[in-house]
Amino acid sequence: MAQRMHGLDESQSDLWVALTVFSQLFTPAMDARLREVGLTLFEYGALMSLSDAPDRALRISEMAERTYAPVPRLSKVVARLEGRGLVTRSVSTTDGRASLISLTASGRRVLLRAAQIQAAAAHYLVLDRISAGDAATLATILSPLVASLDTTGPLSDG
Amino acid sequence: MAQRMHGLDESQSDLWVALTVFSQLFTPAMDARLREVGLTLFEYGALMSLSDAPDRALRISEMAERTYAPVPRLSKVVARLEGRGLVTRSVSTTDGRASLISLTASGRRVLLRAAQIQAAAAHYLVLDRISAGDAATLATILSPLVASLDTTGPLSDG
DNA sequence: GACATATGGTTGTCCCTGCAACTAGATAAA
DNA sequence: TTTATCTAGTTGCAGGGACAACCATATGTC
Repeated sequence: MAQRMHGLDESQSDLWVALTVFSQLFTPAMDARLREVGLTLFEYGALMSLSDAPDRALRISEMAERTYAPVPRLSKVVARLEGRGLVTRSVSTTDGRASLISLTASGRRVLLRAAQIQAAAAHYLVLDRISAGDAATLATILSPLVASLDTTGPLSDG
Repeated sequence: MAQRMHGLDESQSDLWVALTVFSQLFTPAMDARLREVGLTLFEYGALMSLSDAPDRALRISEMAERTYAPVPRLSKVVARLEGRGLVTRSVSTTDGRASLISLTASGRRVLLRAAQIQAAAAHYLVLDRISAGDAATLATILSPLVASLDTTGPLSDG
């Protein structure tokens, strides 16, 4: 993907390549690191969404929103995590269809270890390689772009 | 993944979240756009590696390097692309084990359409949303980080 | 040349994901 | 209440990717 692309000048193309390659390598790199605690990056995010939740519990659909993933995926991930004893499920008192997912003590322990791995990786892969200013710049430029990727956006135009 | 993480201050954590979310959303977003021409982002990259190659042909292992993916994956992707008539395979004259993969005319046509979709997406998702200066900044900061993600790097330390 | 080793690719198995169809409980209308 | 519709979540199937084991050709050593 290095060849000049239609409608992009060289510097635009450079950026696009960087974003593409980064995106392709990031998840596998993190998955490899988190394998030590038996989690994927996505599972880590799912557990984190619970840990961050106001009352430490979320419904599947809420987890799906917060992890930017479709509900069926969360349904299966939660089933796996439940099978491993990292989360528990309780039927919502207000809605018999909904289930509330909570972290178990074991889940909290694993999450804690995973968070440490995450932080170490963040430093090793990125933060220790760029200046604090560049880090701030990067976050500032990147954050608003996330919204445009969130699949609700139109596919066609542009 | 919004909770404060160990060893990261708030701005560092913001960057990490932005990188993580961006990486998770980017590939699906591009895959969805490229579906129109029946390619995934990865297949697009694989075809592009051929198109970029000096003599317009590469061996599987070379494609693997250029797409940052393991050889078995390329082996299967090439098989699919070959089945769809987008590439052809010819045994290397110098090494009976190696095969040379080349784009077909049909492959070139599809790649051309895909490149247009790519460019449009690049504008719509990113380039039209940030200034030219920010784009250049982003590329400058991001590019060197790619090397650290390329899986040869150590998993443990950091 | 014969044997060991290294290299280029392929294949088999398992797991994960996407998508569509589906079940079950909730809400609305009549 | 009965029926229709909507919503929360689950499940089945098909396709792709990771990893390890494997086959076939090449190279190096004696």
